[in-house]
Amino acid sequence: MADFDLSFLAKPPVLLPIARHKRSLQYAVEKYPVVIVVGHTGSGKTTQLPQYLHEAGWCAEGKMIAVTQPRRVAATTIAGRVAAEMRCQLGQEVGYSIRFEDMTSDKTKIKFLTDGMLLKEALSDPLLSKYSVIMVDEAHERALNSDLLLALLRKIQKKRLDLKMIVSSATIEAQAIANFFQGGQDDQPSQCKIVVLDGRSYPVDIQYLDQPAEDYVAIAVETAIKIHKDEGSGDILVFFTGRDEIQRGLEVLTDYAQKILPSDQALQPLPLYAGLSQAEQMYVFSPAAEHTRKVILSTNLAEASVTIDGIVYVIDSGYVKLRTYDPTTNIETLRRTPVSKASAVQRAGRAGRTRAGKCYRLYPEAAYQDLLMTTPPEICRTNLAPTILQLKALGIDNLASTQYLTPPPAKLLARGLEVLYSLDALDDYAKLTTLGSRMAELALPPMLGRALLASVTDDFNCLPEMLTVCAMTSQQSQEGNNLFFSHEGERAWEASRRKFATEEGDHLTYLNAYNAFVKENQSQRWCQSNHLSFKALSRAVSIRAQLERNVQRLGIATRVDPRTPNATTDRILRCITTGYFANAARMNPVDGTFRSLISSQRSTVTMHAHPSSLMFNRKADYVIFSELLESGNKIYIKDISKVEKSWLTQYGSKYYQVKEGK
DNA sequence: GAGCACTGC
Repeated sequence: MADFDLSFLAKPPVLLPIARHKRSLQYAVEKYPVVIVVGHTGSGKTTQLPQYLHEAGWCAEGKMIAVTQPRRVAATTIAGRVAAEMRCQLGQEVGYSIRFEDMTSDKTKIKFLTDGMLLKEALSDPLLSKYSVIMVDEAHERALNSDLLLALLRKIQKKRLDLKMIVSSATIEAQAIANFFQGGQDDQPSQCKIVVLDGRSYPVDIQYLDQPAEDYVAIAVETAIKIHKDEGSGDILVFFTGRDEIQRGLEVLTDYAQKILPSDQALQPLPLYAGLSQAEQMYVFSPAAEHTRKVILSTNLAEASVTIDGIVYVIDSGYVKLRTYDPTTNIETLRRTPVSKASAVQRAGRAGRTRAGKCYRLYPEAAYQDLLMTTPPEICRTNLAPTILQLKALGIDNLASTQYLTPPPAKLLARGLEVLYSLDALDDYAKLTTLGSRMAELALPPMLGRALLASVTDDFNCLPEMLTVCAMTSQQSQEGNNLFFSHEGERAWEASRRKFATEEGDHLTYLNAYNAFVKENQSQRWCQSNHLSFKALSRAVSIRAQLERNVQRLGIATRVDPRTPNATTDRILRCITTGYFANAARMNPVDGTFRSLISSQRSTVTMHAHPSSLMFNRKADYVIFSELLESGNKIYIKDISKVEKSWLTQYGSKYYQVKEGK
């Protein structure tokens, strides 16, 4: 007993509600190919069920149990908990596997991993033959990768009758998932069993506004103050849509908190969003000082990704920022959108985890009735080019006939196919080309993958440089989106950015910054004094190493010509253009805005250089860019480099014929 | 003059 500190466990496993269902769950998995488990957070399904299956003998004969999660943190922390409960060292019988980190061994029986990771494993082991049971957790969130995994597993199960599947879902999606696996074969013996676990949550009293809120940030702040004055103890969680709203609310509440008399209970406002550093996020989880109430202002992060103890009051703005891809214009938008009923319920539930709570919805009850039942699944609002490539590489060729939980809109599929065709990843019959199958191995967006593969050819011969450009372009910093940033104001970072800036634009500037970082032995202090994100650069180092391994495995890497060890900027830019020719624009010299070169967009869309780009206040003629996004009624392009017009038609001949040659 | 949340042997 003394060997392991189990004090952090909320409850001894035998007392969890799921313990009563142990036998019936073991029986259901024995009898049915698919078991759908419905249970709230705190039911213990994710930690206990794999152990029940282990006990029931599902790890015999060298087979493993896989448990997938949509997020990496969940995979690692849950694995740690289960290892502690089973009293083994993490990485032995219980392990996890996420990108850049494999904590498994040949002893591993229960493996936690991300959905994306299991999809990648299927590339080399198409029937996932290592596993006897695969549990897909949090399927109701309808994340892209879990939807794809369900579609793949449904196919695999037809060939592997011994494979057992467990899908964990909230009530709202359970029946849809059951129908999906039943596949309309109602006359067949039942394939699917739904097991409902009683949750351990407390009632939440829900209150609405009489009128729609004009400024919900102001009302949320008022409500929080009112709770603090009138209601009993317990922390407050406020749902806003982004950093701006959070900072605005924080200011007012901080002002108020400073005026509270020392004799009264103190109030501690805290922000929570992904853009904050790890250290800044930790404040939210540490208990408040004595005689102090925490009020946490959060984005959607606190809805599913993160659980905070001690919340008794929830204030819900009723909105979320949702990313949506428009296949006609090729633009990604980030738009403030009303939440779904499922989200509103989930948010309210955050108040009832430790005792009965209250939820204040900052909209009228009639508005709640008008909300969509669920948020549209990601597969219906995302750029499908990477997905199609991935599925084709997995041998799922006829995408129209493949059954999805929700089929993606035809326009999204058509657009994705068109992009892949223009990149030579697909042939005239929409079959994967050799190039395409190599692109699928790379863990890069198709356009970047195409450019990276071009770098090994004699024409460009710039693999080392392109590995860096691709790693830098594909990495997304957790501290916000910028490689360059500073707390000392814009002038400070603008000055240091100039040190690395190149005439040609963002991509080669990234290359310079990366090379300098490596030359300085990846020093964190050096990053600080140069206003560079250490996190972003470190992540790029990991990605670059992985990309290099992937390219080596493909066996196509060329030797660097010793006479010209460093590629010319001309060659690198041309190489980038082989992937990004479709994302081309021309600057209007009068006002510095950009117009798309695609005929369908040319007359309608005015684009602006994103303020994070070097091209924000520089002159150019023709450019290519990595990202096109709409935000606040303006269309921005990001990661911009200058190119020659002739390169576009040279490397994108197929594309410009298709689009313009009618 | 700006960044919802995630993710890849």
